[in-house]
Amino acid sequence: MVQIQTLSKNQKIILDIIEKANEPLKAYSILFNVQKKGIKAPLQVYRALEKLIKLGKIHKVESRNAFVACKNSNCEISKATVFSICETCEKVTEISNQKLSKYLKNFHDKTGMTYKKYNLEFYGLCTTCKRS
Amino acid sequence: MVQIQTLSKNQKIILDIIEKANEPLKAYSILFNVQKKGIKAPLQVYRALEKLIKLGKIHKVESRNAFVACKNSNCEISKATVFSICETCEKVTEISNQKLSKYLKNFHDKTGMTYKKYNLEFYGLCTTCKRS
DNA sequence: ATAACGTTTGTTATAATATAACATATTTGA
DNA sequence: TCAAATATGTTATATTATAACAAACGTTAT
Ligand SMILES: [Zn+2]
Ligand SMILES: [Zn+2]
Ligand SMILES: [Zn+2]
Ligand SMILES: [Zn+2]
Repeated sequence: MVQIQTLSKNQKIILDIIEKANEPLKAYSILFNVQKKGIKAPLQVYRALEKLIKLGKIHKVESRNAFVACKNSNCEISKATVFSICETCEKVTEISNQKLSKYLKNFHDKTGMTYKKYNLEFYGLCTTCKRS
Repeated sequence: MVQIQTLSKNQKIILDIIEKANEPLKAYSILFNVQKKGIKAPLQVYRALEKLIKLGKIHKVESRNAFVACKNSNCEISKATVFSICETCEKVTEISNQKLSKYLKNFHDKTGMTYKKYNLEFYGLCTTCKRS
């Protein structure tokens, strides 16, 4: 049975801001942006972020402590994320590559460990920054 | 020409601690451990960490804000790291897999972005935690 | 040797990121 | 309808990381 999840008020507000941004947002920058809407404390932001991550609506870009909306409809509920990050302009893009996903999903090493999730971040130069 | 890099006093102290630990260490736990050796301030720790990372002696486990010694001699100076992380006991292991490394190193997407580095973290259950 | 340069250190203060603890309210479902 | 789960509000605090400045050290080229 597929669970239809309705978002709470705070969750909606915060998802909305993240979706409208075209860059990863930091928690305290989100907080600043929602203070006019009555969300006053860091914890309110972090709680919403945690839930949104669980639902796969957003991802955390670990190396940047920032949050982006998931643009990838077949992204398995936050369990498998791949990002490309420009080290010059900090542009972040979620990569959706079937072959790569399949490769990583099936990866297992000799230790016998079972992998439920992964996060991959590529760092480099975007085409814009390459030109300048 | 291969550059022989001699570590400074603080860098040696901190690398030593990280190498002896069998788990990722957090910056402030390192700080606590080296206070008897005269390193008193966070910045002294963070500066040494930064240098050690650049030299490829240690890596940062991004999702844990923790630092581990590199166990992988053919790890290209901090440019390509793969970790397995047990979500139950937090055991972290650096994975050295030629095939995976080659695959990721050669990965490129349609955007034309050039990747200089990557970091991959697998999350799951280690064999010990699986049993209990 | 010594000046110039880059690197490292020491130090104080502060910024940025994240969680603990507790009280209350709201929603969900048997 | 009432218990359980989820969400909110609030204050305080913990954790992680950097800014800014001054001094010492190490290396290299005159
Ligand atoms: Zn996604
Ligand atoms: Zn760029
Ligand atoms: Zn390594
Ligand atoms: Zn484990």
